Amino acid sequence: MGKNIPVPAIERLTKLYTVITGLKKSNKKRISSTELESLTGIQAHSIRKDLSLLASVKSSKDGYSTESLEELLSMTFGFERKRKICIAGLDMHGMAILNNPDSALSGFEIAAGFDSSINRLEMITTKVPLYLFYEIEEKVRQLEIEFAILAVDSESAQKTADRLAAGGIKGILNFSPVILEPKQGLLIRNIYLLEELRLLSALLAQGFATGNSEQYK
Amino acid sequence: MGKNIPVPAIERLTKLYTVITGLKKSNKKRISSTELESLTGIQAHSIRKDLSLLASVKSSKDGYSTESLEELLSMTFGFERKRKICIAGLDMHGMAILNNPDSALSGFEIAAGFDSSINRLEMITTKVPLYLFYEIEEKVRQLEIEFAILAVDSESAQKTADRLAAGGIKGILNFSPVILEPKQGLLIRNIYLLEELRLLSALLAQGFATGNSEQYK
DNA sequence: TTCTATCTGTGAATATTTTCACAGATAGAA
DNA sequence: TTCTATCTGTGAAAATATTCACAGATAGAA
Repeated sequence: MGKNIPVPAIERLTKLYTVITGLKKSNKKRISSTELESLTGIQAHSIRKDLSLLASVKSSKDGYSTESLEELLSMTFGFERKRKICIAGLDMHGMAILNNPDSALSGFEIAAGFDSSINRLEMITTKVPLYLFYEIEEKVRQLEIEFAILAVDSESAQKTADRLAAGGIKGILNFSPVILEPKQGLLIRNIYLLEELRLLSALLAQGFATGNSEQYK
Repeated sequence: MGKNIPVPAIERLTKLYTVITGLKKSNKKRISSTELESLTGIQAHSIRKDLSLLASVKSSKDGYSTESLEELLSMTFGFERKRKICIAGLDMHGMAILNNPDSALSGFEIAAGFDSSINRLEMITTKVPLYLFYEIEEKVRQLEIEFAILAVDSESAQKTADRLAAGGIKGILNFSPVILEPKQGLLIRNIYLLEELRLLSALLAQGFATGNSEQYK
């Protein structure tokens, strides 16, 4: 309890949080590490070990309380605080994200959308305030936006990321078909469709055919 | 050389492959491990170590030949063989992927699209053959589709994944807002927007603010 | 040809992560 | 209250992965 948590454990615990919020909605009150294993593919003893890194987990003969687990994870990782995000690039992909119901992004608030084309911005109907790319730095700073979802073409990806960074953004989820250059003080996750497909190919070629997503992720 | 390659190394090498194909297009002939580090965030000695796991890397005083690296990785991971994929769920997100130019998915061929609504299918103009969900199992088997991109709502995600699996699919990239249950013999990557955002939050809360994407990915 | 500067390639050392296995805790039954 | 069955919690052991550090290889200069 209270130790510092290794990154792989953070990833697993975040996944657990997601699964547990789902369970809570379907009114499941308690759950054991074994049940969680079958839902997530994370092995039961890993789950117990990971949870032991957190402060004061409560459990009993029939496992953990979904409610208190959710709360504990939420506290540990700051999920209870709503964070502002923005979407940079409003083509089909960006729009699909912008059009998500609020509930799909619970815990986050889309505080701005950006695109390079004023024509496109004028065509969009949304409650989210929209701006042009050149305003990124100013607006990110002004609105205190913490994370960005980047969904632009390969040509503008790095430049747009630089603008976001200049505005003081803390993290970028990059869906553009480019691997962004790393930058000190900026969390980057490249989610690159073609590369994800290649990774599947590579794993297959190397003989990983398990169903356990944690064994290769 | 010839050893078996650990999963984290496969991930890094796949990323390298992506970066190197980009370099080759911009006509860069040779590249050093240090340059690759600054492009990918993967440390130079890790790159060298990873490459040493592959058969016969050729290098010299000015680094590696982009061409031969690309070829080597391509051979090792089977990127030279074109694989068939399908898209299940053709709402905005699925359509954004369907509308990608072929070049954006080089090495893969979209061999089918699926949706639950016949009306929606009739509205779509594309060269890709489209079918209803109930045909998934049959078509996946018949067309020998290897991977699926799943982009449906949370209600149908698990059921649709089961259909894909029944057809003998080998891997699923799941963009639906649900964590799919693991299954023996099936590679699953859950790419869940909300969870990716949460992971950024969690990493931030735990004090990871490096720019090096590999240090937390 | 020899010297030099600059890379790579890789065993060995370290560090990290996962797995194990069992003591301890809990709740229900008798 | 005591017994029992069933979980969790966690040090210690084992397995993996990363980092280091330097020998070896290469190519250009003199």
